[in-house]
Amino acid sequence: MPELPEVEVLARQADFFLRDSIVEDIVFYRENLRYPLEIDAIKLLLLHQPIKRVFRRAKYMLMESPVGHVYFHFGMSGNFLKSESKSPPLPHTHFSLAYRHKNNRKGFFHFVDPRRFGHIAPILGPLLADPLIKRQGIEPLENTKAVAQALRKQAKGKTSPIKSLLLDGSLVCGVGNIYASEALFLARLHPLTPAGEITARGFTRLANQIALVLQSAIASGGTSFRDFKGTDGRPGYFETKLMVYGKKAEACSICKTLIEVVKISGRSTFYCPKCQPW
DNA sequence: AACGAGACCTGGCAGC
DNA sequence: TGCTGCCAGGTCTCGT
Repeated sequence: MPELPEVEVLARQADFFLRDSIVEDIVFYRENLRYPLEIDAIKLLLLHQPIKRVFRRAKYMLMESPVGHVYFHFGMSGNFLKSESKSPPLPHTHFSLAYRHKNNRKGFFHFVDPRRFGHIAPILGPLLADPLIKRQGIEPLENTKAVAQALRKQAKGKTSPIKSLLLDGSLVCGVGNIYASEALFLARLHPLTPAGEITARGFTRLANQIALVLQSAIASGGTSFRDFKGTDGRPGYFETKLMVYGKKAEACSICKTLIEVVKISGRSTFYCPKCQPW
Protein backbone atom coordinates (compact mmCIF):
# COMPACT_ATOMS: atom_id res chain seq x y z
CA MET A 1 0.00 0.00 0.00
CA PRO A 2 1.97 2.95 1.20
CA GLU A 3 4.41 4.37 -1.27
CA LEU A 4 5.80 7.89 -0.95
CA PRO A 5 2.51 9.78 -1.46
CA GLU A 6 0.59 7.70 1.07
CA VAL A 7 3.29 8.13 3.71
CA GLU A 8 3.44 11.87 2.93
CA VAL A 9 -0.34 12.13 3.45
CA LEU A 10 -0.17 10.23 6.75
CA ALA A 11 2.80 12.28 7.97
CA ARG A 12 1.13 15.63 7.13
CA GLN A 13 -2.05 14.62 8.89
CA ALA A 14 -0.15 13.32 11.92
CA ASP A 15 1.96 16.48 12.00
CA PHE A 16 -1.16 18.63 12.06
CA PHE A 17 -2.35 17.00 15.28
CA LEU A 18 0.90 15.99 16.99
CA ARG A 19 3.18 18.98 16.49
CA ASP A 20 3.45 20.79 19.84
CA SER A 21 1.56 17.98 21.56
CA ILE A 22 2.76 16.01 24.58
CA VAL A 23 2.70 12.23 24.30
CA GLU A 24 0.73 11.21 27.37
CA ASP A 25 0.65 7.47 26.88
CA ILE A 26 2.01 4.74 24.63
CA VAL A 27 0.68 1.20 24.39
CA PHE A 28 2.25 -1.68 22.48
CA TYR A 29 -0.06 -4.62 21.86
CA ARG A 30 2.73 -6.97 20.78
CA GLU A 31 6.47 -7.30 21.13
CA ASN A 32 7.39 -7.59 17.48
CA LEU A 33 6.35 -6.44 14.06
CA ARG A 34 8.71 -7.16 11.23
CA TYR A 35 11.47 -7.24 13.84
CA PRO A 36 11.45 -7.29 17.64
CA LEU A 37 10.28 -3.90 18.91
CA GLU A 38 12.64 -1.84 21.06
CA ILE A 39 9.79 -0.76 23.28
CA ASP A 40 11.85 0.82 26.07
CA ALA A 41 13.89 2.94 23.68
CA ILE A 42 10.78 4.10 21.79
CA LYS A 43 9.12 5.08 25.06
CA LEU A 44 12.25 6.91 26.14
CA LEU A 45 12.10 8.98 22.95
CA LEU A 46 8.38 9.74 22.96
CA LEU A 47 6.64 9.23 26.27
CA HIS A 48 5.93 12.54 28.11
CA GLN A 49 7.91 14.34 25.40
CA PRO A 50 6.66 17.18 23.21
CA ILE A 51 6.52 16.31 19.52
CA LYS A 52 8.50 18.84 17.52
CA ARG A 53 7.25 17.62 14.13
CA VAL A 54 6.19 14.60 12.10
CA PHE A 55 7.62 14.31 8.61
CA ARG A 56 8.50 11.88 5.85
CA ARG A 57 11.81 10.59 4.48
CA ALA A 58 11.54 8.03 1.65
CA LYS A 59 8.69 5.72 2.74
CA TYR A 60 9.34 6.31 6.43
CA MET A 61 7.30 8.55 8.71
CA LEU A 62 9.52 10.18 11.34
CA MET A 63 8.36 11.56 14.66
CA GLU A 64 10.78 14.01 16.25
CA SER A 65 11.02 14.79 19.95
CA PRO A 66 13.72 16.78 21.79
CA VAL A 67 15.61 13.54 22.49
CA GLY A 68 15.52 11.87 19.08
CA HIS A 69 13.40 10.32 16.37
CA VAL A 70 11.12 7.33 16.01
CA TYR A 71 10.44 5.98 12.55
CA PHE A 72 7.30 4.25 11.36
CA HIS A 73 7.37 2.06 8.29
CA PHE A 74 4.04 0.89 6.95
CA GLY A 75 5.12 -2.15 4.96
CA MET A 76 2.43 -3.22 2.53
CA SER A 77 -0.65 -2.89 4.70
CA GLY A 78 0.20 -0.43 7.48
CA ASN A 79 -1.76 2.65 8.44
CA PHE A 80 -1.77 5.36 11.10
CA LEU A 81 -5.29 6.15 12.21
CA LYS A 82 -6.49 9.00 14.37
CA SER A 83 -9.37 8.39 16.75
CA GLU A 84 -11.11 9.92 19.73
CA SER A 85 -11.04 6.61 21.51
CA LYS A 86 -8.23 4.90 23.38
CA SER A 87 -9.39 1.46 22.30
CA PRO A 88 -7.93 -0.06 19.12
CA PRO A 89 -10.13 0.92 16.18
CA LEU A 90 -9.43 -2.21 14.15
CA PRO A 91 -8.04 -5.71 14.49
CA HIS A 92 -4.25 -5.77 13.98
CA THR A 93 -3.69 -2.55 15.91
CA HIS A 94 -0.18 -2.94 17.29
CA PHE A 95 0.58 0.44 18.84
CA SER A 96 -1.44 3.34 20.23
CA LEU A 97 -0.34 6.82 21.25
CA ALA A 98 -2.31 9.29 23.37
CA TYR A 99 -1.53 12.98 22.90
CA ARG A 100 -2.57 16.29 24.37
CA HIS A 101 -1.96 19.47 22.40
CA LYS A 102 -0.87 22.65 24.14
CA ASN A 103 -4.32 24.07 23.32
CA ASN A 104 -5.68 21.14 25.37
CA ARG A 105 -7.08 19.29 22.36
CA LYS A 106 -6.39 15.58 22.81
CA GLY A 107 -6.76 12.32 20.94
CA PHE A 108 -5.18 9.06 19.89
CA PHE A 109 -3.22 7.62 16.98
CA HIS A 110 -3.13 3.92 16.21
CA PHE A 111 -0.64 1.95 14.11
CA VAL A 112 -2.61 -0.74 12.28
CA ASP A 113 -0.88 -3.30 10.06
CA PRO A 114 -2.58 -6.62 9.25
CA ARG A 115 0.39 -8.15 7.44
CA ARG A 116 2.96 -6.91 9.92
CA PHE A 117 5.52 -6.07 7.23
CA GLY A 118 5.79 -2.64 8.78
CA HIS A 119 7.96 -1.60 11.69
CA ILE A 120 8.48 1.02 14.38
CA ALA A 121 11.99 1.76 15.64
CA PRO A 122 14.00 4.33 17.57
CA ILE A 123 16.74 6.47 16.08
CA LEU A 124 18.89 7.46 19.02
CA GLY A 125 21.73 9.41 17.41
CA PRO A 126 21.71 12.17 14.80
CA LEU A 127 19.14 11.45 12.12
CA LEU A 128 21.49 11.85 9.17
CA ALA A 129 24.01 9.44 10.71
CA ASP A 130 21.48 6.63 11.02
CA PRO A 131 22.29 3.73 8.68
CA LEU A 132 18.67 3.35 7.60
CA ILE A 133 18.35 7.03 6.69
CA LYS A 134 21.78 7.05 5.05
CA ARG A 135 20.89 4.30 2.61
CA GLN A 136 17.81 6.08 1.27
CA GLY A 137 18.19 7.52 -2.21
CA ILE A 138 17.34 10.94 -3.62
CA GLU A 139 13.95 12.44 -2.78
CA PRO A 140 12.19 12.49 -6.17
CA LEU A 141 10.15 15.61 -5.39
CA GLU A 142 13.11 17.74 -4.41
CA ASN A 143 15.37 17.81 -7.45
CA THR A 144 14.27 16.20 -10.71
CA LYS A 145 17.58 17.06 -12.40
CA ALA A 146 19.48 15.12 -9.74
CA VAL A 147 17.06 12.21 -10.15
CA ALA A 148 17.58 12.13 -13.91
CA GLN A 149 21.35 12.27 -13.47
CA ALA A 150 21.41 9.55 -10.82
CA LEU A 151 19.24 7.22 -12.91
CA ARG A 152 21.33 7.85 -15.99
CA LYS A 153 24.59 7.24 -14.18
CA GLN A 154 23.34 4.03 -12.60
CA ALA A 155 21.81 2.83 -15.88
CA LYS A 156 25.03 3.12 -17.84
CA GLY A 157 25.84 -0.22 -19.43
CA LYS A 158 22.95 -1.97 -17.68
CA THR A 159 20.75 -4.43 -19.53
CA SER A 160 18.30 -4.92 -16.67
CA PRO A 161 14.86 -3.34 -17.18
CA ILE A 162 14.31 0.31 -16.27
CA LYS A 163 11.44 -0.74 -14.00
CA SER A 164 13.88 -2.59 -11.71
CA LEU A 165 16.05 0.51 -11.45
CA LEU A 166 13.06 2.62 -10.44
CA LEU A 167 12.24 0.30 -7.56
CA ASP A 168 15.76 0.60 -6.12
CA GLY A 169 15.11 2.86 -3.15
CA SER A 170 18.80 3.45 -2.53
CA LEU A 171 18.93 5.31 -5.85
CA VAL A 172 15.63 7.19 -5.93
CA CYS A 173 13.50 6.63 -2.87
CA GLY A 174 9.78 6.35 -2.43
CA VAL A 175 8.79 5.05 -5.86
CA GLY A 176 6.93 1.79 -5.37
CA ASN A 177 5.25 -0.63 -7.71
CA ILE A 178 2.16 1.45 -8.48
CA TYR A 179 3.91 4.73 -9.24
CA ALA A 180 6.73 3.01 -11.15
CA SER A 181 4.17 1.71 -13.65
CA GLU A 182 2.40 5.07 -13.78
CA ALA A 183 5.57 7.15 -14.25
CA LEU A 184 6.85 4.86 -17.03
CA PHE A 185 3.52 5.18 -18.83
CA LEU A 186 3.55 8.98 -18.57
CA ALA A 187 7.17 9.09 -19.76
CA ARG A 188 6.26 6.75 -22.65
CA LEU A 189 8.95 4.21 -21.72
CA HIS A 190 8.36 0.47 -21.94
CA PRO A 191 9.06 -1.02 -18.50
CA LEU A 192 11.27 -3.75 -19.98
CA THR A 193 13.53 -1.29 -21.81
CA PRO A 194 17.14 -2.09 -20.86
CA ALA A 195 18.12 0.80 -18.59
CA GLY A 196 21.34 1.41 -20.51
CA GLU A 197 19.45 2.10 -23.76
CA ILE A 198 17.49 5.07 -22.43
CA THR A 199 18.65 8.47 -23.63
CA ALA A 200 19.43 11.50 -21.47
CA ARG A 201 16.18 13.08 -22.67
CA GLY A 202 14.36 9.90 -21.71
CA PHE A 203 15.68 10.11 -18.16
CA THR A 204 14.78 13.79 -17.91
CA ARG A 205 11.23 12.95 -19.02
CA LEU A 206 11.07 10.07 -16.57
CA ALA A 207 12.30 12.13 -13.60
CA ASN A 208 9.77 14.84 -14.40
CA GLN A 209 6.92 12.37 -14.68
CA ILE A 210 7.89 10.64 -11.41
CA ALA A 211 7.64 13.99 -9.63
CA LEU A 212 4.37 14.87 -11.33
CA VAL A 213 2.66 11.57 -10.59
CA LEU A 214 3.79 11.63 -6.95
CA GLN A 215 2.67 15.23 -6.47
CA SER A 216 -0.65 14.51 -8.08
CA ALA A 217 -1.16 11.48 -5.83
CA ILE A 218 -0.35 13.50 -2.70
CA ALA A 219 -2.83 16.17 -3.78
CA SER A 220 -5.47 13.46 -4.14
CA GLY A 221 -4.78 12.03 -0.70
CA GLY A 222 -2.91 8.93 -1.87
CA THR A 223 -4.00 5.85 -3.74
CA SER A 224 -6.92 4.13 -2.15
CA PHE A 225 -5.98 0.86 -3.83
CA ARG A 226 -7.42 -1.96 -1.73
CA ASP A 227 -7.24 -0.63 1.79
CA PHE A 228 -5.31 2.62 2.04
CA LYS A 229 -6.92 5.31 4.21
CA GLY A 230 -5.69 8.59 5.61
CA THR A 231 -5.34 9.00 9.39
CA ASP A 232 -8.97 10.09 9.47
CA GLY A 233 -9.99 6.78 7.91
CA ARG A 234 -11.06 8.42 4.65
CA PRO A 235 -9.76 6.91 1.43
CA GLY A 236 -7.50 8.69 -1.03
CA TYR A 237 -8.86 9.41 -4.46
CA PHE A 238 -5.85 8.90 -6.69
CA GLU A 239 -6.99 5.45 -7.71
CA THR A 240 -9.51 7.05 -10.04
CA LYS A 241 -6.61 8.80 -11.78
CA LEU A 242 -4.44 5.73 -12.36
CA MET A 243 -3.70 5.27 -16.06
CA VAL A 244 -2.36 1.70 -16.18
CA TYR A 245 -1.86 0.17 -12.73
CA GLY A 246 -4.40 -2.59 -12.06
CA LYS A 247 -5.98 -2.10 -15.50
CA LYS A 248 -5.02 -5.34 -17.21
CA ALA A 249 -7.02 -5.88 -20.45
CA GLU A 250 -8.73 -2.48 -20.10
CA ALA A 251 -8.51 0.06 -22.93
CA CYS A 252 -5.69 2.61 -22.64
CA SER A 253 -7.28 6.00 -22.00
CA ILE A 254 -5.02 7.56 -24.66
CA CYS A 255 -5.03 5.09 -27.58
CA LYS A 256 -7.61 2.41 -26.61
CA THR A 257 -5.02 -0.39 -26.94
CA LEU A 258 -5.52 -3.02 -24.23
CA ILE A 259 -3.26 -2.60 -21.19
CA GLU A 260 -0.88 -5.52 -20.67
CA VAL A 261 0.83 -6.86 -17.59
CA VAL A 262 4.27 -8.41 -17.20
CA LYS A 263 6.17 -9.63 -14.15
CA ILE A 264 9.42 -7.75 -13.60
CA SER A 265 11.50 -8.97 -10.65
CA GLY A 266 8.41 -10.70 -9.38
CA ARG A 267 6.19 -7.59 -9.39
CA SER A 268 3.22 -7.04 -11.68
CA THR A 269 3.97 -4.23 -14.08
CA PHE A 270 1.25 -2.63 -16.21
CA TYR A 271 1.86 -0.85 -19.50
CA CYS A 272 0.30 0.16 -22.80
CA PRO A 273 2.18 -1.60 -25.63
CA LYS A 274 1.37 1.22 -28.06
CA CYS A 275 2.02 4.30 -25.91
CA GLN A 276 5.15 2.71 -24.45
CA PRO A 277 7.04 1.31 -27.43
CA TRP A 278 10.18 -0.67 -26.80
C1' DA B 1 29.05 -7.13 -7.85
C1' DA B 2 24.57 -7.45 -9.40
C1' DC B 3 20.64 -9.61 -10.00
C1' DG B 4 16.49 -12.49 -8.94
C1' DA B 5 13.97 -15.55 -5.91
C1' DG B 6 12.21 -16.38 -1.57
C1' DA B 7 10.70 -15.03 2.81
C1' DC B 8 7.98 -12.44 6.05
C1' DC B 9 2.09 -12.48 7.21
C1' DT B 10 -2.79 -11.78 6.59
C1' DG B 11 -6.94 -10.76 4.01
C1' DG B 12 -9.61 -10.60 -0.09
C1' DC B 13 -11.23 -12.54 -4.04
C1' DA B 14 -11.93 -15.73 -8.04
C1' DG B 15 -12.95 -20.19 -9.23
C1' DC B 16 -14.65 -24.52 -8.38
C1' DT C 1 -22.07 -21.74 1.04
C1' DG C 2 -17.51 -23.02 1.66
C1' DC C 3 -13.08 -24.51 0.49
C1' DT C 4 -8.56 -23.79 -2.08
C1' DG C 5 -5.22 -21.27 -4.26
C1' DC C 6 -3.50 -17.09 -5.79
C1' DC C 7 -2.36 -12.34 -5.33
C1' DA C 8 -1.13 -7.93 -3.00
C1' DG C 9 1.44 -1.49 -2.18
C1' DG C 10 7.85 -3.23 0.77
C1' DT C 11 12.32 -4.63 1.74
C1' DC C 12 15.71 -7.77 3.68
C1' DT C 13 18.53 -11.97 3.00
C1' DC C 14 20.40 -15.49 0.51
C1' DG C 15 22.00 -17.98 -3.51
C1' DT C 16 23.55 -17.83 -8.23
